[in-house]
Order: sequence, then structure tokens, then C-alpha cells
Amino acid sequence: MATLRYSEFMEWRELDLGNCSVAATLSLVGERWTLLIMREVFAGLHRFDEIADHLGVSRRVLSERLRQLVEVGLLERRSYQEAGQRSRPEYHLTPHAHDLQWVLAALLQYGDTHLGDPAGAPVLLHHSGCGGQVHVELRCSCGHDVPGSEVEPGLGPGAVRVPSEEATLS
Amino acid sequence: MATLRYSEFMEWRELDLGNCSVAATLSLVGERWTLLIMREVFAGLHRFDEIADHLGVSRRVLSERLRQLVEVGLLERRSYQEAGQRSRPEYHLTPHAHDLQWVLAALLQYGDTHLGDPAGAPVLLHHSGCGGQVHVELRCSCGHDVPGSEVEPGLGPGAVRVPSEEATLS
DNA sequence: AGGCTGAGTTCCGGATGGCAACTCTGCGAT
DNA sequence: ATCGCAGAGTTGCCATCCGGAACTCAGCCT
Repeated sequence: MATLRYSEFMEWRELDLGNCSVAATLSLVGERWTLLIMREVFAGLHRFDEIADHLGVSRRVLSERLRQLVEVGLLERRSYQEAGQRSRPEYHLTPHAHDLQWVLAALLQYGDTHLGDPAGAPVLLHHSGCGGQVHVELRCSCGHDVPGSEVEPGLGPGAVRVPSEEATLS
Repeated sequence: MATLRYSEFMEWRELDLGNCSVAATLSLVGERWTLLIMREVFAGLHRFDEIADHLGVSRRVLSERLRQLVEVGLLERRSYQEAGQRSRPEYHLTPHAHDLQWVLAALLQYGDTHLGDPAGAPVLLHHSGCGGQVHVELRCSCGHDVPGSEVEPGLGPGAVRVPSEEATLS
């Protein structure tokens, strides 16, 4: 399956996600190790043992997470063949997965800012076009860069209508 | 404790995080439920039962996560007192926590884009200053808005120096 | 046929989580 | 002063998940 949309996804996971995109995304990548595995693939590791060894995740969990990630369409299995070896699978990002870059970049930026190694950021993100350094921003439709403290969640068009209950972000 | 910096944090968690800010951040907020609990607090829920009931997290886990979040300085315990009741604790965001808004916003945006409810986004983020709609961007120092597919991780000044090993993002 | 290698799978004991019931603490009413 | 109440956890029990190491499996090469 290529990718799941909300409804299929709900059914597949048998979860009531409370109609929230944050929860929906987390049920794709919110399990232990999943985002770190995605980070490794972003960073250029594509093979089972490479990732297991570098990340220190148990082979059992890696195996399961890779299967899930392929299943939801974030990773794609390809074959590679080293000279004199049989062909083996390799895991690559799908186009969907590139949009997780925002999430990883936000986590990276938070860590650099608040848990930063005094020696400086261990990892920087570069723009492959120009080589410049990339960072994450919250931008308002008014054109301004918005600090996190000035962001307020509100209901959107797809909010669940529950007349009897106070409608809060969920 | 107010907030931990990298080294203290490492010691406290007894983890080798592989010198990566993504992993560091995830060890603060990467456990099951933690980001969803933060989302609830961002959304204006501050009390134990409120969060437990709305989110559907078990009281045991909520109790533990709130304790962790206070410990690492993302939430702050305050007292409130309802008329005719004894004073009870309430959980509020610390200034550090506001910078998690980037992470939550990125998760929200991914979910809206790729797992979106056809009815539209259930939650929108607004700029408290002007009421405009806020979204997350990757911006290059060259001034351009960068798609996720054009972002490449590279080593920064704080990267671990391991001469014998290939140095990859970690 | 036998060995090698990468990619998983299996087994086991310990940690974590869900659910529901229980406790604990002040407050106001009896 | 005692009772009951409500919010905020805590505890017990059971199921699931996880880490680590050993094991299996398939194809390529000798």
C-alpha cells in the first residue's frame, strides 16, 4: 500500500485519534525509536545492520518499525546487490517522508537550543540548493516570524462537532 | 530543578544519546503520551482529571509523565483553589515549553497534509498578535523557503570526533 | 558440500502500560 | 467531630513491549 489517508488509517490502527492531526502523525511515528530510525535514513543509512549498529536499537524493534514505516508509506524497500552477494533490501525515503523533515528539524532545533552541547550543534541542516543553513520557523499569514509563546490553537473547519461538550483542541 | 543542560541531562538519564539533539529532545518528550499531554496543556487544559479524561491516557501514565515534565522544566506546577475546595495543583507551560510549539506545529502540519481529514484541518494555529494563521516553514539562510526534500544534514561544530569511524549524523 | 554475510526471527526475563479500584487530603455540611 | 465529597494521584493485576543474545535463513563463492 502506498499511503493511507485518515479514514483508512483510523480503521487500520483501530484507534480513536480524537480527530487530531498531532495524534494522527504520532501514531505513525510516535513509537519509541521510529523518529530516530527516520533520522538515520534521512542521514543516509539505508541498511538493516547499518541502522541497528549505529543507532543501537534492538534488531527486533528495528525489524518491526521498518515494516510499519513501509506499511504506512514513509519508507520504501528497494533491492541492492553488492558484488558477490545476493540481493538484499534497502530502505529509502518516500516523497511523503520528506515532509517529516519539519518534525525532525523542529526536534533538532529544540535540542540545540535547550539541551545544547556547549561545543555547538552536532548536526546542521543545509539547503542542497545553495548550501545555506536551514532552520525551522513559525510564520504567520501576516508575514511575521512568530515566537512559540504567541501561537494559540483554535478550531478549524474539520473540528469534531460535539454540541454537548465544550469543544477543545483534540 | 529548573531546566537541565545537555551534560546534566545525560547523567540524569544515564543514556548515551549519541551526541544528537534529536535524540536528546526525544528523550524529554519522546515517550508515549508525552507530546499529547503537552498538546493538551498548550490547548488550555491544566488539571489532572481534565487531561486524563480528555486525552484518555491512563492515570498512572499521566501521573508519571507530568512528574517527568516538571522535572525537566517543561511544565510548572502551580496551585489553584476553587471556592470551597482545598488547593490543588495545576500544570502550566514554562518558557522553555513554548519552543516545543515548533515540534507540535510540525506534527500538526504533517498530519493535516498527509493524513488530513477530508473535512479540513481540525485544529488551526493562530498568531495571538494579529489573529493570522500560523504555519511551519523550513527557511534557508539564503532567504528561501526550503522543501523537505532539499534539506541535507551535515556535521556541525559540536559533532563527535571519531577519527576511526565514518562520521554520520547521530 | 561448506562457509560467509546480511537480514531478520526467536526466546526469555524484566520494564512499561491499561484498567479499575483504592487512598489521601482538605473542605463544607450535619 | 464526624461524614461525605471531589480532585489527584497510587496500587494491584495482568497483558504487552523491549533489550540482548542466540538462532535461522538464503544465496553467493570456493
